[in-house]
Amino acid sequence: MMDSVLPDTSTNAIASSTPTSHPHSQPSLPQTLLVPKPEPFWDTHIETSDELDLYSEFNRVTELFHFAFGATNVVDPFGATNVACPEQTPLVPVPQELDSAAQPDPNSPSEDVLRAIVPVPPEQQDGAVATATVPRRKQSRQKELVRVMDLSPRDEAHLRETVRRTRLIYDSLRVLTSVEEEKRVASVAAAAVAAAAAVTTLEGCLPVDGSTGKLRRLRGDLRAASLMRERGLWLNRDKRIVGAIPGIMVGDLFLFRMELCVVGLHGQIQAGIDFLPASMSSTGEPIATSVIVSGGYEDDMDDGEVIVYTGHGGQEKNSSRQISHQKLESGNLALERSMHYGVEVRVIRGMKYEGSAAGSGKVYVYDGVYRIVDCWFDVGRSGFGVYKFKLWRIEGQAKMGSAILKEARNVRRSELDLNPTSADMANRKENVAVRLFNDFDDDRGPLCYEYLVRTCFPKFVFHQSGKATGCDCVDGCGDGCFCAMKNGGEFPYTLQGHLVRGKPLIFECGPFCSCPPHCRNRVAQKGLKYRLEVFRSKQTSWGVRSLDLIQAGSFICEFAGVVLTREQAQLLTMNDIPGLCASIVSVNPPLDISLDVSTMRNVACYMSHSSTPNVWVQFVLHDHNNLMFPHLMLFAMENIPPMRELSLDYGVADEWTGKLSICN
DNA sequence: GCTATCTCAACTAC
DNA sequence: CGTAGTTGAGATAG
Repeated sequence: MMDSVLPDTSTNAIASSTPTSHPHSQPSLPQTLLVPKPEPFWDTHIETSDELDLYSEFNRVTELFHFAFGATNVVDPFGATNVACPEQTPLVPVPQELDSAAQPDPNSPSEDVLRAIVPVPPEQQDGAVATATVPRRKQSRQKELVRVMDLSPRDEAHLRETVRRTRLIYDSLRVLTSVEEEKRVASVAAAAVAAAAAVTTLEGCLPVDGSTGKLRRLRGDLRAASLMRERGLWLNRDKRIVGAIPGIMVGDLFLFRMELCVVGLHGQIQAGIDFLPASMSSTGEPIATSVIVSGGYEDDMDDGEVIVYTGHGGQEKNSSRQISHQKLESGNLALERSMHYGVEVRVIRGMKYEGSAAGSGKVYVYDGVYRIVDCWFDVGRSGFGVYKFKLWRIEGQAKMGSAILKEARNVRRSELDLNPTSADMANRKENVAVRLFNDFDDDRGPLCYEYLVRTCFPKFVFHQSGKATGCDCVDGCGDGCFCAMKNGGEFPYTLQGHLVRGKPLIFECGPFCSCPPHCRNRVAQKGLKYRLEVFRSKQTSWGVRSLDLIQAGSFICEFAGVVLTREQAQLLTMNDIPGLCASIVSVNPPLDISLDVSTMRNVACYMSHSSTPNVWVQFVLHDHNNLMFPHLMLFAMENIPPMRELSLDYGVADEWTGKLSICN
């Protein structure tokens, strides 16, 4: 289980949040136990109010994307496409001799390529207005085999955004489902206790474990996928793409197998070989498109660039034991035919990795395309015959994601032996060392600043709000507690400490609360937990990356500086001290403050700018109650693989809420 | 079209 | 902490 950021779409965030979230204006709510809902959450085809809530969340993400990624070329998840047109056809049927009739229509190349990525509902194709709330029928995979080539940079960027958005929606729905399930299970359990004497039977309407009688939670990964499938939000459904999937980069990281299906990287939910079945192929032969290498077969060999992949079949049900000979059929035959026609396959590696969200501890990494160079029948360790395929990685691709993951793991382990203070920018002030890494030149600049762990506010900030308010919880905070109410009746974080969705302002528990430090409503205040590294990058001078895998929704660090009042900031700006102005991050009205990072700073100000950032700015209060002076907390917008550069979009932050911008 | 079968998931309980 | 059992959903095949 874990989470994602569903940023709020309110443009005047602080102002709009004030009436409902300020402690003093909060209507008094009964502090009694929540009344459990009698109706099941997901077990009906009729949309319950909970489901509707979920859909509105989902809509909210869409709006965010319209907002954040430019209004012009955004596709509405409900089907209202408005897409860019590439100049030339990037779609080529493959292999030519297999399907020569499938030449793309030269008159509509753009629709063709984009429809391969973004499903277009039939009603829209007819020119009718798409009905936003009616789920479409599930769309099956199609048979046309294509390769996407020569995308213009503009299309590539657009399709990358489509993938990013799809993944954000997936992760959001996944987390919302698990949060809802968590609540439902808790409330039903409470109801069961309350109704123990009354012997109210709940059988038949709730998933209950047959053997133990305990409540089962629905799986968020599956639920998110099926919600999206019902609405035609899976990508690459109406073309079988051979080779790279547009918008997916080598090294992209997935935390659930189901997510691979949603983006179209691999269409099989469990099977390792994905292929166009013989019955759908123009030549009557199956063609493989992707494989997952998870080490599930005892005869696999994996050296990274070269893989010996075992075909499927012959295993005992629900076990990995070979109990019979494999046959050259379905996926096995597809790999053999792909070799024959020289069709490359995508390779996704599944590996156990620290920081995985799944109970299995696995992550999935896209490692690029491979060519099948050999195929033979062999006797495996079990004594039964297996098919083996030798795969070579095609040259000229970005470094393998799985290799980067392993390297990062090695660096982390070797770090333990090193003196942690040697190049710790933070001078042991953070929970973990912040490394400085520069193999480009001798610049050690970041070491020259005084390290500021958290933002310094003027003293009056702590006094102005008058009587401090907090919760009275003796143990961890629970539903309905005062601090939950301040956050609109729910906690902003999951039990695992991930942001559920972006909000205008988050109220964490603070010194005026009686709850203990392990309370679920204390996350960002606990500071850094990932091993960040400030490194020299040729393109952007300095950058920040992490040695650890960062899950979407995780807190990364504060954007720390010294807060100046508007008067102070203006004074400094008017005096025009060279170099100073560029290092002031101003938070304009309604916040009306500026952050000075010219003399004291933390790791955050080395993050580079991107219009497609992977880090999100979230306002958080924890050590005082002054709404005008929130902490700027940075959370991961997506799953960030180790060693990938972190980036922020200061411009978007400026638009969506706090008017965060750099003056220069 | 329907159903049965297959599957390098994911979770929970032991 | 491993593993065995359970549930699960999509695609394929008949």
